[in-house]
Amino acid sequence: MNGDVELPENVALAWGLRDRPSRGPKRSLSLDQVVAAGIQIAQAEGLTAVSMSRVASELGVATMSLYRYVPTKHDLLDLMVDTAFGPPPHPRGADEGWRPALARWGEGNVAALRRQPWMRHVPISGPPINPNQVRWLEYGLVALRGTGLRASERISTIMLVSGYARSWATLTADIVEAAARTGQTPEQVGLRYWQHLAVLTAPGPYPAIHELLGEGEEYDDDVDLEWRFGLDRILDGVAAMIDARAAASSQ
Amino acid sequence: MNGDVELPENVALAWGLRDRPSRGPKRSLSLDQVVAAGIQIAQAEGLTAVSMSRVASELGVATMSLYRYVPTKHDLLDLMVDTAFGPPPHPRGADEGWRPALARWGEGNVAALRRQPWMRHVPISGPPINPNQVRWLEYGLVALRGTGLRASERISTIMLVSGYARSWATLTADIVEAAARTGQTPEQVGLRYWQHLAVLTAPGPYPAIHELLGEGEEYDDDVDLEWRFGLDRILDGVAAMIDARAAASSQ
DNA sequence: CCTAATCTGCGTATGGCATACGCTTATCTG
DNA sequence: CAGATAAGCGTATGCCATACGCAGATTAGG
Repeated sequence: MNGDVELPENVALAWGLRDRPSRGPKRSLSLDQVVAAGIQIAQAEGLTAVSMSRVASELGVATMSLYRYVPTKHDLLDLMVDTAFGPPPHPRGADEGWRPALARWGEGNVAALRRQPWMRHVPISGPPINPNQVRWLEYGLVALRGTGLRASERISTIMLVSGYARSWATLTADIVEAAARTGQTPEQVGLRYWQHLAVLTAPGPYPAIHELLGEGEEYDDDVDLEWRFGLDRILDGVAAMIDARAAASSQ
Repeated sequence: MNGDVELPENVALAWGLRDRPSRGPKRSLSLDQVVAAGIQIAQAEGLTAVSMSRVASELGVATMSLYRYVPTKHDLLDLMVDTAFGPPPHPRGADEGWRPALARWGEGNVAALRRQPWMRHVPISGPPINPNQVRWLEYGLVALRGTGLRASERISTIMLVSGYARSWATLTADIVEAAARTGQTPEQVGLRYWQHLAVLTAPGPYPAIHELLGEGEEYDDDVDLEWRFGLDRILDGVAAMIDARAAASSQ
């Protein structure tokens, strides 16, 4: 019943569905070791330090040996992301509403990206198909159970939250990294940005930006408050739809 | 008054603020020509085809000559994105509400990314600072004028919409590209995904995913409807806050 | 008008990178 | 024990960004 759909090589690999051959020498490594070595390098020295030869030397094998474990470097990166993301936070509790559950799910996304910032540089290769990604999907859907949202709407809502988490984590991590590079604090980097914007827009017709800069409120920003702001807007919007549906169907 | 803030080299470059030296030979190219050549290659053959030597040969110059125009390849990519994104759609009209204006602004983001899909592969290098990026920022802020939102809230709202536009455009473009690569239609690629998901989750505890697959509603999806769904949730959430503020202050 | 300063284009070289190919050797099946 | 198969990996190919420095063009200042 399952057999009539062929899984792509990289997917089968991620799910551990490759049947081991019985002939030939034993492998001296496991796929997990290769993936772990990649993650360790990425975490310690950044994604740019992850090359096939670097991973191989970390494991004490020759570069080309890795290709017995992984079809391409990109597949390795996908596996690294799936492993480093890890499993989602615990699922919606029995008496937990959809909203706190989905909020926790979103926070979990941000937390994972903050723990392993290199992941934001691995380009998304498609819809979630690897084991942990699917677990995240499952828990996200669990959070939206019983809300009256249709299938495609539940998917869209999850995409909305995870996309926001990713873009927000990316922006803040970029600032932290720029600060580290230039020996400044992240606050200084933020301040610089507004100063540059002020200089550049001074001669031109940018009334709304000048208004913004004039309010002088943008420096004392707590980043977590900003994250919550966007998340709460999304959740408010979803809540409005769920409530409207519930009202319409009970009437 | 402006002079006490030094602009980084790449920013000055993007804004055309480099004072031309008077000594030395005339340049045979302009920065715009270099950027245009890069865009043309990216559009025709994808971002991976854009190398310094490829751009140079397109222009009939030697590779190293480009470095007289651009400090690094990454700066070139940033300039390419800023130029290819182009200016934002026309700003909020005098009698236009914030909501349609912000919706148009979001649609404009998606439209730009769909016109030049290679842009999604250029990693975001920081907050928007290049000329067109700043124009987009300005118009986004104009859309939110008079809503009662604070400065940091206006920024967060704009980030929310542009982040969503980017992640949505990325996902759909990935599917279109995967389809082109395998000679399938995008619909077939989507169908395959759900089939793979069904096979992989069949043995495991994925009740919410099975529920989703069981609804059988996910195949006939109109992508633009899905985009609108997420956008409307965001806008509803923002509207809720704006209305609550207005009610509180008029009371 | 000349000389010194300065800039342009670019040839060359360095030190990477992913990965195709094919060989040797270890291991298992029948 | 023979044949099949797979593992590890040496070698080679064809990319890549970019550091460095030189030759020739152009101009400013005397």
